[in-house]
Amino acid sequence: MTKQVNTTEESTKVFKALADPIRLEIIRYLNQLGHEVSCGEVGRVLAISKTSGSYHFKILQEAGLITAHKVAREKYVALDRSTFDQYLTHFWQNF
Amino acid sequence: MTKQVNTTEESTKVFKALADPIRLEIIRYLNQLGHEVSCGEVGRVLAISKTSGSYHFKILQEAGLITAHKVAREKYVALDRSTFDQYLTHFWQNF
DNA sequence: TAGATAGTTCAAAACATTTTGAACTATATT
DNA sequence: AATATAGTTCAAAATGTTTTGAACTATCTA
Repeated sequence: MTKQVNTTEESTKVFKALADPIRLEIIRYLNQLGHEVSCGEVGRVLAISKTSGSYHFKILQEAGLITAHKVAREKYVALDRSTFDQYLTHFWQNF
Repeated sequence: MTKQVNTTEESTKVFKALADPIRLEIIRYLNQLGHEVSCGEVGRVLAISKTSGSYHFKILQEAGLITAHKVAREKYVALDRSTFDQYLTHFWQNF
């Protein structure tokens, strides 16, 4: 056990990150795949410009909803399910 | 069983409603109380202007996060926990 | 080395949300 | 009837978010 409750500020950041159709589609795609992919692949599949993609991945990352690591030129992203658990699945427990 | 999955549009509406510190504080207060209260009381407790309160309650209501009914002059609101269950607690099931 | 590919950064433009105050409806109190 | 209270609506102002294109860094390929 590491934490008691989510502050309003933290929760706001997570819900803001979830409050956009493009980001929900990114999450949907990462969830379907079930493994990490490059930002480029996600962008091609969902037809997002690379600048816009870069912006959305940053928002998701700063909210802790995805993890990312760079391999040479490419950035690989995957869902961080523990954050979804903390803020969504266990919403009432941590609220 | 009434529904299979949440569309991106519906989910966006719910997460937008949750993505604001004032609205999260309203939800927090309604959750603590555990019973319905008038908008006026919530506004006084959280020190929100009545116009701003009216706006935020509308957003919460349109997202289905609260139920409301009028009794004479006053509007009573309470959390609609089934919506929280559908979009948060059972996020992955309905996604 | 030159050109291509993956992604980031920046500032401006476009767009969306929130706050404010005034005017309003409806109900309650004196 | 006059005044007060609870809440809504409207338009303008203030803020905040997202998109866009150009310029950039770093890595890869020929």
